[in-house]
Amino acid sequence: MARRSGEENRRNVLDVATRLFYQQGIRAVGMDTVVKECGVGNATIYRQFPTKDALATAYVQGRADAWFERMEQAAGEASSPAGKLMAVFEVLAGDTAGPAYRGCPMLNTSTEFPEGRHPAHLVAVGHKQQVRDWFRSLASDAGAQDPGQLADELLIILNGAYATAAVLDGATYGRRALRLARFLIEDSCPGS
Amino acid sequence: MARRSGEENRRNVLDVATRLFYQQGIRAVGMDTVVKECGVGNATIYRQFPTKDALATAYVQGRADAWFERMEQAAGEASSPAGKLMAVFEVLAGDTAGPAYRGCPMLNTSTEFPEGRHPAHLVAVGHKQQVRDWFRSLASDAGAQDPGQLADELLIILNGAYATAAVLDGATYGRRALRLARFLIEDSCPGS
DNA sequence: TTTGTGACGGAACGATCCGTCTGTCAAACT
DNA sequence: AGTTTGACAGACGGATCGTTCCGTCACAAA
Repeated sequence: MARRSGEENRRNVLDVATRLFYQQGIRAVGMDTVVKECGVGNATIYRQFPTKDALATAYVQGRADAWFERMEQAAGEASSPAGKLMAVFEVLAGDTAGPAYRGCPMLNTSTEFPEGRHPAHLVAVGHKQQVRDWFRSLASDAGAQDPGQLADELLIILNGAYATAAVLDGATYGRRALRLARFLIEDSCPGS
Repeated sequence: MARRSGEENRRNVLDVATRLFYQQGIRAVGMDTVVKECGVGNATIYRQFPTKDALATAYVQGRADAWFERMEQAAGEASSPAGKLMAVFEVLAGDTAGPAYRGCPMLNTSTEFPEGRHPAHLVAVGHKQQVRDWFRSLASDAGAQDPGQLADELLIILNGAYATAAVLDGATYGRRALRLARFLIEDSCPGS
């Protein structure tokens, strides 16, 4: 049997867990399933992630990082600050329209682990705070009269689109959120 | 030991389960905990609810019914259709500000049971569809140019407020959502 | 080639899950 | 009063949970 490096194993396990946790929910997936799907022994998994909580936390952290990476890249292609804000909702509309869309991983995790001290919960909460802060910074750059208020409103629309798209038709609510965000940004940012 | 009627038992069990399921999550609460908290034997519970899924489904159904009951009452006290829509978000703002607020039970359930065929999931999805339809009906009465669009937007804000308030500061985002809803309703409804 | 190190797969653990079964006792009816 | 009924509390069962343990084997150093 070919030996894999620790880094390769960690990546493989996290990839498999990410797919399973996102599609079925963290609590619904047992470690046995992760082990079987990885095609390795469970000791290999527990060496990389000492507990299931640690694996779950790494999963959310990975999704949170990926979110910012994709969104900041999309925002980077826009010229104006207002355009950067809108770019976020364009990406969102694309995501929610996909057939495998199952909601926002961070929101899902925070409801699967409501306890405030749980590390995965803290990662999810921290992520949403970062999103809000990023929005406020962009809103400020865009010349919004009240950047904090616009950021809060956009965060509500973002989470609302993620949540609603998971329950009802994803494509519809992604588009609606994009339109709504555009409207709010244009309304509260003089000029562009 | 005093004997209780079946109806009393059912009510008691559902009340206890509602409190536990809402505060800790359905999957996080075992039947043993419900049994202990009810102060009855588990056979008493299983007579009223044949499976945990059935109890969970009854829980969501109860929350969904309670939602419409409270919201329709609040809407009934408003004079105009636009005022009825706003009344919904006033109640929402009050709910999210409470210390025991843990998110929307229907959204939470749909993420705890993502499988589309699960009865509790279906109840949650059905509830959100009903909310949307109700919003559209009120938006139509209020003279909105595009009632379906306004209903979708209000549903996004509703769910967004519920979700965001569960993760960040509840009072803040309840107020923001109320302000945002008011703005949208007034914007898309000529006159009132 | 031999030796030593440590990552490996998989069996096995105790705890807890949901649901069933059993023996008991209160109430209703004759 | 005697009998039947059925709701009750709690013991119990198989299954699955997350986790630990152990014998094995691939690889690097000598």
